[in-house]
Amino acid sequence: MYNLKITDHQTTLVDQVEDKLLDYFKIMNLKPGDSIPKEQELAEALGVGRSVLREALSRLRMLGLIESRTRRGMILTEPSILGSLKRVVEPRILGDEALFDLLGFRVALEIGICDLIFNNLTDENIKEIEDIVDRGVVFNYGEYTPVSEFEFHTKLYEITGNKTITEFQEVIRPVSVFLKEKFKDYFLPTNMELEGSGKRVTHKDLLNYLKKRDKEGFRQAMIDHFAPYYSFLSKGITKK
Amino acid sequence: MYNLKITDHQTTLVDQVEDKLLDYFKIMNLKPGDSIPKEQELAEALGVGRSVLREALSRLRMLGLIESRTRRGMILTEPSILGSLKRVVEPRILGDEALFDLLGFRVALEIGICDLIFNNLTDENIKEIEDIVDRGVVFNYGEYTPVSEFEFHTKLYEITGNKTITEFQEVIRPVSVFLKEKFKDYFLPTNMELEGSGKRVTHKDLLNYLKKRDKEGFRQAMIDHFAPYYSFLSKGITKK
DNA sequence: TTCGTCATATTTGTCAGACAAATATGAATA
DNA sequence: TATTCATATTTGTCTGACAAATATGACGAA
Repeated sequence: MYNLKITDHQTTLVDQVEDKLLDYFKIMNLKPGDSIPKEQELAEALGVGRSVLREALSRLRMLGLIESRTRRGMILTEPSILGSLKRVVEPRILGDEALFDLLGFRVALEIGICDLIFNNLTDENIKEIEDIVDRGVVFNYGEYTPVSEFEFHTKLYEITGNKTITEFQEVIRPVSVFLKEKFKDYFLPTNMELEGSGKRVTHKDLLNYLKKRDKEGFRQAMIDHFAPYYSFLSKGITKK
Repeated sequence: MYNLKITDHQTTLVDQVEDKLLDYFKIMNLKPGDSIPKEQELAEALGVGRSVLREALSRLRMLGLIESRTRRGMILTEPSILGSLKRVVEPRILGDEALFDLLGFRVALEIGICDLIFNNLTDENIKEIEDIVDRGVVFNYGEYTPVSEFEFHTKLYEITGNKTITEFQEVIRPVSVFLKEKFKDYFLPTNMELEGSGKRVTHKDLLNYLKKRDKEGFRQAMIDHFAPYYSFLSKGITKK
């Protein structure tokens, strides 16, 4: 008895309606601010019940693609790009592989923003970073407090002037925190292996390159700063 | 007459239920594969109608956080991290600022993966890239066909072995294509300003650095390769 | 006329009930 | 024991109803 279902990935009516709505927006070339037909019309046009339509609309509403107000109908809105990411980037639900990937993603991105940073860097930025570094209490072995750590890197992201990059930092922060906690043995400074130049790079070191406006020096320092993460990631993956 | 509504950002019942469900998953420390109560129980426990609960569940289903099958109940699943991004990264709906941010994001990430690439680079990888470069028809002024362009950069992402990074490339591809089309005047090679080393870096040049296993040379070449984009981004932003 | 006030109609948000489809469960049977 | 089958249960979908909010138009006053 062959049980080859066509509906392998059970495409439900709501899924189809969701797709059709997105297609409709594209075909009609709708822009944020444009209004879309009311629920009843959409449901009739798509030949589905209002509940199914509303489930699909609810999804788009969550993504920030549409907004609706009583009696005023629904309009398209420009979605927050990373808004939906916040919901799924939940370390306790994601598996190790996905978490490692996210950590690698973050490290790569942060190394990659060196050029953007130096394109926008102002004296005021440097002053702000100096304050953060000064305020940061340094623990033994050059370990920073989580708050200081976060402030420092957030400021780097902010200097890029790229909102999406800055938001991204907030989204993956839980991942970094979670992994550092879960594998804290590895991240004990005494246990960490140093690669690259072999020298431990601190926030203060990075700040000095910014002050000197030494882009390539800063870039290499960032790479060294993240060397322990690369080491951790290659270990973590091989361990698996 | 003061009209200060508390419900400024109209938090609907569905929104609240969505939050409560996510909290519930976290508090109960549920993992992918774990089953969750049936709809009726959840609705009663939360004190809402079944339709409201279903709208919230529908959202989580879209994110890939849960799956449900008739009579078998619902289970938590590990979501695709970037799945939801695909829906909102729609160039025709996003504004220019968001699109510029995404392009900058992409460029930064791609420059940042140099280390990951060299950590994983194999002889076979080099052979594959060589094939792609050879197949790529080169237009006038060193312009590649979109397909060749895409294949080359996709392969770089793949070499990192990081699924999330690779998926990301697919997600923002429409953005790059859209911006290049919309501002094609700018991207005409004759009009492009060359920064960095001032020399146009081709895929073939990049390939040579890979062959020589020259990481820093490759990195600098990537930066030069993307120099036109940085130039475009700073212009686009100031133009605004 | 022009402005403010108010009743009405309309649209989204929520609830309740019903049925269909799929399938886990347990009873009946070989 | 293994198979078959009826039943119950759970999700998917439809329909109708009402509440809340507010756009709209009618009405009256200046």
